[in-house]
Amino acid sequence: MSDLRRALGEAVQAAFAAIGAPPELGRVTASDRPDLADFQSNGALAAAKTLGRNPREIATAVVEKLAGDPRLAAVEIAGPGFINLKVADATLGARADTIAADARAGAETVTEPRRVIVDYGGPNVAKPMHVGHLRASIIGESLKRLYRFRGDTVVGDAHFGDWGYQMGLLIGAVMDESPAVAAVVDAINAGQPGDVAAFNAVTLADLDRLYPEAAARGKADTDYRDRARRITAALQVKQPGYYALWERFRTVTKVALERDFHALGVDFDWWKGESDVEHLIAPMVAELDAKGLLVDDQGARIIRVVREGDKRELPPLLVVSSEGSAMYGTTDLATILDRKREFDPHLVIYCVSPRQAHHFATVYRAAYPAGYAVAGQLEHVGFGTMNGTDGKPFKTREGGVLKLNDMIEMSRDKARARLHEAGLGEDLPAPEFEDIAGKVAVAALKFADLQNFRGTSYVFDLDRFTSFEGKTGPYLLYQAVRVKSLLRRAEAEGHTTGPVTVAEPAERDLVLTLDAFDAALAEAYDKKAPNVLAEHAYRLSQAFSKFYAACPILQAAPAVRASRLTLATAALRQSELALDLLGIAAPDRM
RNA sequence: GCGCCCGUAGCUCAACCGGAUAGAGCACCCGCCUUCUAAGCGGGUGGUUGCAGGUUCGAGUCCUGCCGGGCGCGCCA
Repeated sequence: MSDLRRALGEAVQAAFAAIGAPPELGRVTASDRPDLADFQSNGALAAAKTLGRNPREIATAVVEKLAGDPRLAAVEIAGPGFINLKVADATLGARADTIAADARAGAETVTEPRRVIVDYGGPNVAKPMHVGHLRASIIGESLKRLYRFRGDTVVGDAHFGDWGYQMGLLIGAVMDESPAVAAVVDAINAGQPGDVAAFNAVTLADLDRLYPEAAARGKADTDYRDRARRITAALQVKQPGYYALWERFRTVTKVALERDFHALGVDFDWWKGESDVEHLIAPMVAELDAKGLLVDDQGARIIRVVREGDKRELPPLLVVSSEGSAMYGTTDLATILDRKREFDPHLVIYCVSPRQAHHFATVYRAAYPAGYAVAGQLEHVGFGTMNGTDGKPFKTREGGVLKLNDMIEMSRDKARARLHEAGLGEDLPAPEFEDIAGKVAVAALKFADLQNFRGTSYVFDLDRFTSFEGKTGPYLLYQAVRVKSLLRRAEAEGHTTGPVTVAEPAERDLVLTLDAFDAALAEAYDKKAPNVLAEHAYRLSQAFSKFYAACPILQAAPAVRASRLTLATAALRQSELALDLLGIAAPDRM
């Protein structure tokens, strides 16, 4: 069953059609003036322009057509021609009953499900995740869940960055530092026996430390750089010694990444790396060559992607470097090909830093003539950067990059402290308390991020991120826990739910908010903007909290109590669904 | 230099195809716990939406210019 907004929209659109106005103008939205109405249509104003008639006149004609609709308690014209609709209490009650009985809490599914890949997270070998990965991870995770919930077949792919020049740099750096490792690598490369156990001494901390040094030296020292490139090229043809060491890099990195992702409630269906498409690259290059797309330029092989009418000339896609190596764009193109073969997606969402907008535009333009994708199928969904309170990209007080794991730990510490301060969960067993602290910490981090529109940059302020009052993740958890506690008590006292009767303003507001769920989901889906869903989740919690404060439940008369228990049940289910789509889990108690 | 993004309350952010009185949270002030979890609820203070034009019955939203900030501009990803 559709929500009230859409059901009423159909009625208003029919009324528009009946008076000869374009029916699509009869769109109904939630009212901007809750004091005046529940829903509104602004269509008469737009119709006035196309029909050359007075907007109030049109509104009057539309209102006449709507007269007698039993769902409407009042239909009024306001201002220059707004049509204000107030829904009958009985209609609200019936809608609440429907939502309460629905496992999806009033959410619809898309009519034409698609196959969708969400490429997010952006972890790289040798680099622990830092705060910059937070956005990509949690926005991507939310989009994945949202698309899946709406009925699409969705896979999340971490697209592990494990196959570029940085690997050659690191292999060289590690070998320079450790003669033991170097000896084993050289031996294996030469086809002699070598014990890879020597590689176990290499840790993620080593890689993290060596990488920036090596990258800097690679820029300054051309011999060093050339050597790293040769190693990269050798790795990419799987020279066994380099490859064995690389596997160690990949393993130590993945363990740490999985820990961080797990702590954030982020899971991937595919953990594919750039290296997984390595075998496609040689045939792909041959195919691109055969199609006449490759051009030799400055010793490299490129695809030109310039188009007529470009405001700015896009640089070409580098397919084969002058060293013969595959580049970032090469593996990205091969990944598009791989995904087409493996999954044939209708849509691929790249949830990646907006700094790479040019890069993706270039890769996409190369993919179209290659026949690997069609326009509109590949979409780069960028997000803003996290800045420090000084407006510059976030750094720790020491000037370094804050590791994601450290941030999660800081948030968890704060959650524990605040739980103690508030006297929450202290009588619970220690493992449950820890679980609650973890959920509170993750809710705080995720909601603080997801409530912002993904496209804009925002200020990262740990104190604000781990604040538990006001418009925060913990506020949402707190409301959910209060409902759960209430429902447990109701059950213990033998009370059951019953048909909803709407009487109090707080009850009206709660039902109208519940009704707005599907519209919020649809908008978040269309705009790929989880903040729309986050906003709905917050409004729902707020509406419940007001209801909870204004309407006694357990002490109410039996019929009222049953009605309010139904409302509480529906609110909890929708709230938990919305939280889950944001990647946030609520504890049972705290 | 060229291109893309951004500029909204003291701070951090919203604002549904261009619509009514631009909304939240934080901070600040005033109320509400012997009754379902006060991480809560109610009320209040706070705005020339960077500036100047333009289009429109109507502009935070669209167009132009300017000012300020961020990012990017082929062999790193």
